[in-house]
Amino acid sequence: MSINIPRIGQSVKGSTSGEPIMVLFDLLSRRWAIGIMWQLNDKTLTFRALQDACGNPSPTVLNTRLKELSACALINREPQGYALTPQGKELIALIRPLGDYAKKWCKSY
Amino acid sequence: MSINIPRIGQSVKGSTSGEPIMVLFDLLSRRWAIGIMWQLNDKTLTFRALQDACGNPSPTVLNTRLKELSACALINREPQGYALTPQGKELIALIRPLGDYAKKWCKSY
DNA sequence: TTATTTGCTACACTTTTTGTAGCATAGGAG
DNA sequence: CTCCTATGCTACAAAAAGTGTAGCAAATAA
Repeated sequence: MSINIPRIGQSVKGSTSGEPIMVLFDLLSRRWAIGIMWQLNDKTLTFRALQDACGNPSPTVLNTRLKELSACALINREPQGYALTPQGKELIALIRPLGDYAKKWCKSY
Repeated sequence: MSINIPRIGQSVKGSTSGEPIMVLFDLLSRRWAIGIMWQLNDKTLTFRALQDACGNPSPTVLNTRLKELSACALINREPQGYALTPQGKELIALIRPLGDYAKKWCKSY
C-alpha cells in the first residue's frame, strides 16, 4: 500500500488549484477521518479502542487514515496510543462548534 | 440510483449511535460535498458552473451530492441555479475559519 | 430553423472501503 | 518458563463509491 498524502500545491480531489482549504477538505473527506479526530479530541486511544469509538471501521482503513493523519501532522502515535498534535487540537477546536449546529440541523428536516 | 440520506437516529458511517455530529460528518465526508457547499458560499451556480468551480467531479457524483445536500436542507435549487439555504449558510459560516487554519497548517509539514 | 447551452442519465472502468481471518509481539498470571 | 489475553496490525476477496466519456432532451439564443 502506498498512502496518498494531500499536499499544498498538488492537484487534489476537489480542486485542481491545490489551495490549502481544498487540500484540507481532501484529507478530511476520506472516510472516518473527521470522526477519528473527533474521538481523539480529549483522549489518547489505542488502535482497538479507536476502532470501537469510531464505530468499527475496518482495520485496513483505520490504519490508512492513521498514517495519513500522522503524515499531515494532525495526530501522533504515543506510547499509550494515538493522540492529537497541537495542530490537530487546533483543528478540532474549530470543528467543535459543528456539534451544536448539527443538533439544531438534524431536528429541522 | 437510490440516494442515501443521513438522518439522525440512523446508524451511519462513522457511528452506530446516530448522533447528530456523526450524521453531519457522514454527509460531509462524501466526496465533493464540502467543496460544493464552499463554492456556493456567496453565489448561485448552475450545474455546469458548479462542476467547473469544484474541479470537475463527474456529473454522476455531482448530481448525487446535490440531491443529498438538498434532501438535507443545506442547498436548494433556484431558477438561476443551486444556492445555499439559510441553514447551509450557517454551516458554511462555521466552516469558513478553516480557510485560514488550512494556510498555516499546509506550510507546516 | 439551426446552433448552443444546460442539466442531467448511462455505463463500463478504477479506486476505495468493507468484513473477516489471522498472525506476530507484548505484557500478565500462575 | 508457559499459557492466556490484548494489541496492532496485514491479507485478501467482495461490495460500494467515484470517474470519465458519451450523449440526449429541454430551454434559450441567433
